[in-house]
Amino acid sequence: MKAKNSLNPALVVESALRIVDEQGLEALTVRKVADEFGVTPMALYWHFSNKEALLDAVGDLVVSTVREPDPKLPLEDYLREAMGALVEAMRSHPGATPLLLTRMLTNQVGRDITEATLDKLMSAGCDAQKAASIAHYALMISMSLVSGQPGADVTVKPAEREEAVAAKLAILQSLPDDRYPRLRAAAPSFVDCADAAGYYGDAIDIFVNGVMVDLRALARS
Amino acid sequence: MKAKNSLNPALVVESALRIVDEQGLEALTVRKVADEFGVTPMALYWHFSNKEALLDAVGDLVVSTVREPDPKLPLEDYLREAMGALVEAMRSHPGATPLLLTRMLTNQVGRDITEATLDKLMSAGCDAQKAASIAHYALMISMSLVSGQPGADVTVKPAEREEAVAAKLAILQSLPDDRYPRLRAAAPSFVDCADAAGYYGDAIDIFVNGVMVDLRALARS
DNA sequence: ACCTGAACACCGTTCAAGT
DNA sequence: ACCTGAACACCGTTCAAGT
Repeated sequence: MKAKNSLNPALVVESALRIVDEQGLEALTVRKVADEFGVTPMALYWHFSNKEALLDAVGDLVVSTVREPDPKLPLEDYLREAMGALVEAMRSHPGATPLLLTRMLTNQVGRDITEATLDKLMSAGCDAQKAASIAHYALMISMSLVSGQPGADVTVKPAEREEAVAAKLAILQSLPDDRYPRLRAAAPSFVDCADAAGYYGDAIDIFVNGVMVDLRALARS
Repeated sequence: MKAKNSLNPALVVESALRIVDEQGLEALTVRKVADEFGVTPMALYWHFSNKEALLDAVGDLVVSTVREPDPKLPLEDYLREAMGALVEAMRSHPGATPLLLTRMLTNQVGRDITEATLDKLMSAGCDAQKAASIAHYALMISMSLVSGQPGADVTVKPAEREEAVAAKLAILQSLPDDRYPRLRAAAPSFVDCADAAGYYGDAIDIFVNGVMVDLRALARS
């Protein structure tokens, strides 16, 4: 009935990523992917040892779209570029963001970017531990910016976002103005991200500036 | 057979948090909590409308342990104290960390800390949007530091951590030394956190210093 | 008011069997 | 080599029923 070799692993991964994009990471199910190919859930287990392996492959697919910054850039610029490139790739697939954590140390592209980042930091005087910390901070911050972008909650399905945003705003606006005046004023910004470019740019600036302050202090001692 | 009123909601939440601490967030199951009280899963639905409500309550329990910094502290110190207090509370319950995101805007304690933080920032010249961004960054960074602390992966059950760490390290150490010298040197730090206090302190320093640079630039314009 | 019992629509995964 | 079918041990949740 069913043709053999109908299941191209690369297509399966693409399909899984599409589901993550459209319905969120939690909605990704082995059975759903199988349905997309008109196949039994167990068919996937021939190509992927388990669901985790499939998720890793989805993560690899996203990491492979990360633009690699020029390794010849000076540290400060390289850091900015690397974080920007990560954010850009993840914003195209916000639901897949958590999958990138492990990939930066196991995937080809991820490892190359990590190695270059470490090299810049250690050339600037960091020891291995400090360099690892800073590289790790940069990744975690990039990830959490995307995962936590106001109005783009990863745990909420794309379809239900507008209502969720409106509901949150209504709750905050109903707070007593004498006790929470600042929170009420800032409520729209907490609930939805009016200026996404600014949201990411400011955070990267703050982090990179902080790192540079840290490194200058290191150089003085 | 079973005594009535045997289910104290506060005790249920504590029990749920204990399960999260011992087995991780993903292992928390309505059925498991019910078993702890020798009760049918459905018994919990009388006290919590669904699992999400139970999780929110667990989040509230953790937020309630966050030490509230002195609101009279100057901005820079307040930021440090607030992030430190958040990190401290979350480190006691790493598995529950993701639950804090929503709680900082809905819970009493969370709202008070958020309001104080916003007030400091806006008094220092930020508009509402910038203040919201920075407060949000501070929370996201604190959360991601704990969630992503090397060697304390939240997605790995506490019991299986040692092996997981050793396995990761072995993989990184097997990389070609000519291509990934920095990564190999930094591998132990990526895989396990030798100096937790330094890991958190450095990140908070970097962020707070970055914020101060940003605010000084703002004041000049 | 508070809890049980049975059932439903899901999961990921095993294992043996088909082609 | 590649996929199916049936089954297992789980999920969260509904709904009616008990006390």
